Amino acid sequence: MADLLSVAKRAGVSRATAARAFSSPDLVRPATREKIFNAAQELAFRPNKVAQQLRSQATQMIGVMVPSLDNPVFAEQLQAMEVAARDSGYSLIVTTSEYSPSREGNIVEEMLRQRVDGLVLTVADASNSDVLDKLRMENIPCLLVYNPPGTSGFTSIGVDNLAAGADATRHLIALGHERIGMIAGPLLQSDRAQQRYEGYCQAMKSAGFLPHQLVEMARHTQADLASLKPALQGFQSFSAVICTNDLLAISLIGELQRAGFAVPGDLSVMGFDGIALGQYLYPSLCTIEQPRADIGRTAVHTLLAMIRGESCTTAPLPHALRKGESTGIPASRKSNTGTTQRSTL
Amino acid sequence: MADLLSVAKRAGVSRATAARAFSSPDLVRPATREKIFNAAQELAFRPNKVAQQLRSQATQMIGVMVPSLDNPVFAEQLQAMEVAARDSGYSLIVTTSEYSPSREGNIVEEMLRQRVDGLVLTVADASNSDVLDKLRMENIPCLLVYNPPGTSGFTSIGVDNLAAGADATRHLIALGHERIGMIAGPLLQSDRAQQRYEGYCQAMKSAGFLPHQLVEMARHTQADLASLKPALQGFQSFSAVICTNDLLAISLIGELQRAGFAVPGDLSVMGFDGIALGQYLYPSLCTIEQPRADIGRTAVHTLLAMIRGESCTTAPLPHALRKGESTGIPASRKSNTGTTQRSTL
DNA sequence: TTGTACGCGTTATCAA
DNA sequence: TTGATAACGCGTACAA
Repeated sequence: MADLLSVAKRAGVSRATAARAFSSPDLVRPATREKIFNAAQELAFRPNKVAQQLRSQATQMIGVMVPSLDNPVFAEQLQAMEVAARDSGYSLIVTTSEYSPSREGNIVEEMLRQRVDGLVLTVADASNSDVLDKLRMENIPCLLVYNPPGTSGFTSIGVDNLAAGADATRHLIALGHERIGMIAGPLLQSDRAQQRYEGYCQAMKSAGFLPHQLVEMARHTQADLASLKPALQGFQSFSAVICTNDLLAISLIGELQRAGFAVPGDLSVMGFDGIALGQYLYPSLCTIEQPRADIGRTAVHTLLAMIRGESCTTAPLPHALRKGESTGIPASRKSNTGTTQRSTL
Repeated sequence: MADLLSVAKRAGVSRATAARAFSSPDLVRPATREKIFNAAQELAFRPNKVAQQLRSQATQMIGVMVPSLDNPVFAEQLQAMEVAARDSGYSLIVTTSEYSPSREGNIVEEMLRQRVDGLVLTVADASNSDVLDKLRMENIPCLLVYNPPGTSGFTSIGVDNLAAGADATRHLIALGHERIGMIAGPLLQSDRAQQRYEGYCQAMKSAGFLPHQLVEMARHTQADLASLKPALQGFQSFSAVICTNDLLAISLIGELQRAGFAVPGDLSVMGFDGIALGQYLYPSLCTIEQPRADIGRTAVHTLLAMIRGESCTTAPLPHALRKGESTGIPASRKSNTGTTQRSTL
């Protein structure tokens, strides 16, 4: 591939002049400039970013690490990040951690070697993370997304998960529900799931109800009805549940319907995240919407500000209750006639 | 950040020796090596990939361009690509084109300047693409994903969309459907949607039925019932439809149910792609499953082979019919009693 | 086994 | 307005 030197030769100038023609066109006489551009054209010259990066000690690249792209929450955030970054002349190196600490470590190390100008990470647990401990020693611009801010010492972009969890709960309470449960992924939950649960507990107590133990599913994004059965039977059975993410909620609704339950007739189901698809289902998913695109954009803009050396303030982004057909008045409040047929479990 | 020279000084050796300790450890005496590693540790030395890339004329980076990460098909493919690339020591630069030719052009130019070792692209229409025309002149390893192979001259990873479209159609025919429609995104469809339609037409004709005109939706991934209403009414109304992607199908099912139609009772709906979520819905989505993860992995491995200079053969990857509850026997075949109440349109 | 020296493609400083 | 030169950090051919 043609380099600046060959362009310069062909144009009959020195390499320095050729370089100037691109970086500061006004510093070179128009006629000369023309010759250089022509030569560049003829040789199909393409500036070598790697050389520029080495020389300028800046890569214009952002390292991004998300848990998984199989979850639309992260994919939708990433989509917005890519557009925002490109608009500012930056590229994204994208990696997935699967929440694995060792992968997290390798990924970040790799990105540091690549000399990315900054990092945008979503870690499993920000308050207890090897990779963040390591990053604290470096002084590279670094930002968390979705992880609750505070304990980690890193600025974080996301919603107030505790308030959001409480809002979800209050929505159900306002509908008349009292026996409300919460469903999450496997044992080592993400830090944000914990906060959402905390918000649920607070809202329940404030309303004078007893918060229930978290019901844990075997998988992060797929509900299995068996684990939930006990909580759906008997006198004290739930009339509504909140899932810690939308995929869990959607799959739960599917399982329930397949088993003969009506949603929200027999059980109201709320999600959390607000992935786009939820609106198009029937029943549409009632959920707490995180502004995924806005989070992605804000993350990029905030990081770029940090890279420029500006001090940046960050407040939690607003979440919103997205009403949907998957929640309704509890059966006990309705006239007890005409309820849908429920299969025996 | 500490560089090799400072490590060398601290270890009391020349820079060349320090470099060798990392690149060819066996060429340096163990004791010396030890000193160098210790010095590196103390200085928190981190090899500079940018310098390595400039020196070696290879970046170990793959440029990836997909239309949008908001569609799980691409996100799921990308997830697999990232893992495969990392396993081989490569990083991914990820970009989104929104199917915009100008964006496609800018993105590819940018990646070429970054000197990525290869490209994995999904373009709007491979048989008529400026960016591919340009790429034909370069000689950088380049691979298409999802785009039909053949006309473009580039090797492409994906399923046989024509056969897949025919398989979907035959599945419905086997169920007893005769009035089968096909639904796609907006006018400038993707090349693969066209092939799927072609497969549909062939299968319909083979069975002695008349293929219908493609029904076009305003958006790529969201159905609007209004455009479809005419085809659902009257004597010749569809008993089944195939959507060119899963998001379209899922949103259509939601719209239908909300309008009082039963799926598959009143209308069988098939999707196309096989995104993970489809299985967890009720009714579960009947669809043609593309092996998204396998496609991603194969793309990476094939590209790496091309980068190594190996000649690689590529056959279409197998698609599969994923049966689901969203299709069933047409109403006309069933005893015409007890059908669900249909709202007037 | 280790050191010297050059080049990868740019940019920026300093002279001319 | 232009040119010579050094530097960014690394790898390696060649010499010692």
